[in-house]
Amino acid sequence: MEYNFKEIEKKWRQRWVAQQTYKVCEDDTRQKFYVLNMFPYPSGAGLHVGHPLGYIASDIYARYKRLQGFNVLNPMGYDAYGLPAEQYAIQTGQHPAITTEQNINRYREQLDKLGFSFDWSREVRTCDPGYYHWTQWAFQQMFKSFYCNACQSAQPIEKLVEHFYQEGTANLDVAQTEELSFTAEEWKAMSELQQEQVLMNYRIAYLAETMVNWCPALGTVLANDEVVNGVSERGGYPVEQKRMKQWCLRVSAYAQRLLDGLEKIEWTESLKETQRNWIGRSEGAEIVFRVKDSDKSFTIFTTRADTMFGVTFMVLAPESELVRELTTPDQKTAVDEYLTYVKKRTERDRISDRKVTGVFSGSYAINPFTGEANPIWISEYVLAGYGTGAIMAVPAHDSRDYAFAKHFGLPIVPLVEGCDVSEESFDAKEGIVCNSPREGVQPYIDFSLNGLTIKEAIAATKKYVREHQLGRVKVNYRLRDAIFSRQRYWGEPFPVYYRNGMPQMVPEECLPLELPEVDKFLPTETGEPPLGNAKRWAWDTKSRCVVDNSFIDNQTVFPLELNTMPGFAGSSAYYLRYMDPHNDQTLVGQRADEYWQNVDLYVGGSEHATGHLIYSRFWNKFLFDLGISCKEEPFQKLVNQGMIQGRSNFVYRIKDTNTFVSMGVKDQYDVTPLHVDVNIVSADVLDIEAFKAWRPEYATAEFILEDGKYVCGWAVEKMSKSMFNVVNPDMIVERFGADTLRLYEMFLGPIEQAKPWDTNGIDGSHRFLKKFWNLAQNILSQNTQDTESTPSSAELKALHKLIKKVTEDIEAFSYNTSIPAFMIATNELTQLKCNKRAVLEPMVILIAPFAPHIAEELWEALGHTTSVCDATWPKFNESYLAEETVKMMVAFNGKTRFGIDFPADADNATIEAAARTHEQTPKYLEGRQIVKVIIVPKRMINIVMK
RNA sequence: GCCCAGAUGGUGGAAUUGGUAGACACGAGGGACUUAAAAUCCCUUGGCCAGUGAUGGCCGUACGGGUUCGAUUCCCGUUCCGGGCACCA
Repeated sequence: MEYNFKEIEKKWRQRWVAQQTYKVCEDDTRQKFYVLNMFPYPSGAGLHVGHPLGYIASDIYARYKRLQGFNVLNPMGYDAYGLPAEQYAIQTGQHPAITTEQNINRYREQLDKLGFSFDWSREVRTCDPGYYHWTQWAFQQMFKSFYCNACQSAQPIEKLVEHFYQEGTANLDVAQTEELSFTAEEWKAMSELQQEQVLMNYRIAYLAETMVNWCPALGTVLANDEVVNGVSERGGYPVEQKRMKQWCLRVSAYAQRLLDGLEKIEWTESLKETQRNWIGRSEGAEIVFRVKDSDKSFTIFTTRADTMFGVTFMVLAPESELVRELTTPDQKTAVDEYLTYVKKRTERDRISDRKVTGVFSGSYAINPFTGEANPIWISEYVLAGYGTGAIMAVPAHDSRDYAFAKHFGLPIVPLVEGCDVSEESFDAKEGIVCNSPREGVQPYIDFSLNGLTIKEAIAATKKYVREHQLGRVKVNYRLRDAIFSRQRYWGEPFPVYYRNGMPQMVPEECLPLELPEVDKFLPTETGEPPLGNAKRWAWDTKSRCVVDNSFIDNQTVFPLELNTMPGFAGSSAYYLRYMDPHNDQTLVGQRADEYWQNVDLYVGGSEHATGHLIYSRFWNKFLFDLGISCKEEPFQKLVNQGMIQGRSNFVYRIKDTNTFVSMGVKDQYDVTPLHVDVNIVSADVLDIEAFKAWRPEYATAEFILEDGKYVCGWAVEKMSKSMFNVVNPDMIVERFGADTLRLYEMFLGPIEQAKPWDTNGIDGSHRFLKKFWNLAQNILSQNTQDTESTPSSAELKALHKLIKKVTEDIEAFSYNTSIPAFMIATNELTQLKCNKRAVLEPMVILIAPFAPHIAEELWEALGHTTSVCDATWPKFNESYLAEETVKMMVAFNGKTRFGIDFPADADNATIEAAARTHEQTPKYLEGRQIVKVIIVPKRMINIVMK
């Protein structure tokens, strides 16, 4: 019987649906295993062959785990809110809900053809009210919480209010936007509105006026991870800094826990490193400097407390509030001029030309260690948002300070023995401290660092600072709070209305607050976000429902928030929702959460390292503090699949003609390379007729061939429509079947690695499946007597070699090497004319995770009535693999040669003795002296001779 | 600039983590079957040299050193490619 993949795959696709083969539920008798893919954004372009790579890899793992007896949760859904659908809506007027729905249906159709073991009954969509109910709910919980540093957890805001009534801000150790100070009496004296404003300083979801990344072209603010090199990640539009009132999430409160949590999870080191960089912990000290001839003082942050004696000037960030306070009247004009200059410069300018600029403020600061008065400068190289927005400059040991000092002719004092600072600063944190204090200078305080190593000096200085109350030891993080408002339509609406300008939460029991209809998706004429176009977008506190805007009286009916939530809102806790997707009482029921715990294996792209993977860890930690999630880390093991790149083909047109030259002879002409659709090129040879038909302007094209063929050039590029290198999985499934596609995608190379797609190699995978099918048909067609007989040792060896290899490979996620193992085993068994069902059965199970359709078909043919998914993974038996011989290697004259085979059952002592007595050594070693005998792994012995 | 990960045939990539480098597949070349094509099957395929031949020798895992009986693997240095962070004090 021929391998008719089309019929086989169709049959099993239908049967899996009919029998709900992949539906799972909590089952206390079995151990759980949770496999998850990063859910896709359903774009209009549909899937290309690169998209399913991770899904296939995780599906193989899910199926393998199931065969090992685990209760496997393997869900799928859609990250359905997002910019492209909205941009499309603006252009066409088509409602994003409609295009999103269409795209989802298209995705589903494509996904269904690939043989995934997804439990679709658990599907989620972020734009579904039943889903974003819990996104809104989580946001409200963040609003109602503050972060307690002492107990390292989120706490209800009422606790904080109580603290304020008891003792004001005294003994307060919480995460906050700015450090406030008031007494209990002052708190009590505040109006309700004032109290609300104060609480905003502490809430985990808070409304604040901050500098944001404003993208005029997209008409929205963006989070830090959505801005790359000063332009928007999506679309590449310029981004500017703007002060706006925005919802923010206090992610920074969790910085240390986000850092610590990395130690407990199995992610790649490089991804962890990326997150560590993003969190950017730095230990240092805050030191207070008094301003000369004034009662003012200010605080700087430094990680190099050891360099206190090398400070020669101070620098403030231009945006710092200190600038106003410390500028002297005679410097005012110069400072104002400089501030105007800085304001004009965009983020982009700052990145592209790194000029040394700055202006003197006119004031001086007293160094608490030397008593010297250091001039205070203002320069854009100091950032307002980090540390205190002010630094002490040590030009000898910081390259930025050095450049500044050289440019403005400020003094440079070296502090490390033997370092040369005539050309550049000495930034390394190694060496012996000197000049601290300088020789011959009357010490200002009784303190010296001279002779210590830099490490010792840092510690000693911190200790001194603490003991003499000159400042405090401080840890700073680069991680910023996440800006949580977007001025867009197609996102989760905030369950918030405004009374007296202060946000109020829509009651929890009224959630979800559904996204209103608007007649256009652009901002309003007054510049409000698109929700400003909604007619029905006001909150009636009496009837507790959404009403028409015309009822707004600010007494009982209030305006609702016009911003929507960003893309990461919906994707931050979806893995929890999959555990209990239809629960309308809570985000995830306790029983479901306790059963499924967290994701055991998460598969997705590394481009989410500083976005989704930070936000969802933060979000989950918050839900953990609330007791909703029982695990602090959402994703135990994470595998990044590499991107599948396109392999573009080129034709070469002679300039100003319609003549195309084959690649081998193109150098003889002046040619322009042009992209050509890869689907009309096979093995880099152009299908000339198809090419002529491809575009009208090529209908009359002429060709200069080589060896009768037109050979195209090629290059590896991103897979995209504009490069004509998109390969559609539907086409592959049509020609070769889903099983072949799955096998080939895995065979392409290591899963983590980026690699170009090349359809040419797929024949090999397809041929293998045919061979495997033929082997199976041979076995199945034998009469029962033959097939029941015991397999030979050679057959068992081939089988168990395969079991061992495949099991190890799946565990290690290196599927690309198990496919050759299948090929080898199949070839071996074919050559052995193996006809034993006892060999075929385990092989069918082994191949089931990779090629589920063919496996099901053969499993049925073997007489089973249940799905192969419910079979048991074969056990590896080492005894079948026992080596028949043991090799002895002989090394002499600096070369290693392989010598004699010993029987496998000879023990090491026997081999060693035999080697020593030269009994079996080759002739050319006769008379040589044994220097040493080394027993190496894999039962080889190595004899070194002289 | 700092941090991380890499570099193996014409191509994608193997190599049990220090033990016969190049598995497997693609591509290429040759052959069988066939009127022919498709399909299928078989052989060759890192480079150089010697031999009619079976075969043998030398060189080879980016480059230069080192450790070792033995290095693609470990250590030091260099070059190149990729990823992350980037006036973060």
